[in-house]
Amino acid sequence: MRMPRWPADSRERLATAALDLFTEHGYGAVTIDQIADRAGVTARTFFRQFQDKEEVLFADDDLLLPALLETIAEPSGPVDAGTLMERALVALAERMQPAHDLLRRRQAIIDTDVALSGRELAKQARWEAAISSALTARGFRADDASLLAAIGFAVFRRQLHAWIADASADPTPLDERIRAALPSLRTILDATTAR
Amino acid sequence: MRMPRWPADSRERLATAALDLFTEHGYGAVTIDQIADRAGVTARTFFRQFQDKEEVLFADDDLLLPALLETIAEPSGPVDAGTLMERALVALAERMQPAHDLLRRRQAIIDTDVALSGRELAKQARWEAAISSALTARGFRADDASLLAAIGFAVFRRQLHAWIADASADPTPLDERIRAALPSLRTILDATTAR
DNA sequence: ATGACTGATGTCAGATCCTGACACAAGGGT
DNA sequence: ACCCTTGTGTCAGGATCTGACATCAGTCAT
Repeated sequence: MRMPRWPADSRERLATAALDLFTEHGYGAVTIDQIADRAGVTARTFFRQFQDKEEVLFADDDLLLPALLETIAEPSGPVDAGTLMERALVALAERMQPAHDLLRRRQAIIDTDVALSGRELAKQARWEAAISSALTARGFRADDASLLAAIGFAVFRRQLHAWIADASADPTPLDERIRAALPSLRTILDATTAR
Repeated sequence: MRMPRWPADSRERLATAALDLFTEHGYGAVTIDQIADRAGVTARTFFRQFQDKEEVLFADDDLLLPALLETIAEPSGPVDAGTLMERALVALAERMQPAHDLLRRRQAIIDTDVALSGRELAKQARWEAAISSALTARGFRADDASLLAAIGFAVFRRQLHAWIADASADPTPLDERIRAALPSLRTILDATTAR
């Protein structure tokens, strides 16, 4: 075990400082130097922690993809598309659940900037691709798998945004929303795969 | 009628120069100055024509959204969701049809850069939103409309990518592909709206 | 015709983003 | 003690993008 002498949490301090400053002044009006100053480091350290200015808002998302892949790869008996999809989407939901406030603040910033919105969509596209290949691995035709994943993820995205936008004190949990939305998805899946 | 003394096509020359240079050296390796030089103008003119470096690849897409909105807004008798969706998606397809080669070259560049992929998704999200609000205007519940648009657009995106990737001399036209893919979409729509 | 106006461009300064190279300091392992 | 790793700072510099101002050729009203 290493015990670095630095506060060692510069990454978190940078992320916090960035979110605060973006919220207060707007994404475009905040410079890297300002973020670094508030975190007590230099701009160079910021760029060592985050690929670029945008990435500081999406860094947490990268933890979700490996988790998603693990969940999907978990050995289990043969499952149908609906079950696998539910497992994957609920896994995502549960990981996001604790961060509701943070996600709300983040989304408010993302919605103000086209490039940020694009970045968000690109990240989600990777999750979608992961689910798609998981379906393929389970024996679905690649064509069907990518279509099913696209539709399933469209449903997920809708519930996610609704959940994030819900400012009430005790919003319906995301995983619950996902599970509630799945029956209609399952209807779609059946209709599609039956052909 | 005004007849500006300049070639007056600096915008097109910039777009052509950019696409050529990106193809030849890669998006990241090309500077704005190089693009401007080849087009016979300065970098400042580039930024007056295009919001930023990325936008030069997506400028044509902006012509599609107004066209899409017009098509959707065209007065006509009452139509069901499937018909309206088909009309919108086929309208998009027909507009893209003549630019197959150009779109292919462009896509090859977009696929090399995450930010560009994000930008593409953001543009498509705007089209999707347009279709969604068109459905809402036709009397669908906002919730259903956005879901239907999401699913319909997922189908469109798949056909679009397949068509773009098709390098054969005489690829199946995009609008034909869309029409062929719609029956399964219609099945989905029926299953969803019937509830 | 002439002078004002418009529009596309050029020039220049400058802020900001981002990277590469090198130095330094502190802790761990040998 | 010595080296190695790690996280950071410093510095130089290229690239992106913007604001302010100048220029110059047509156009239009008088």
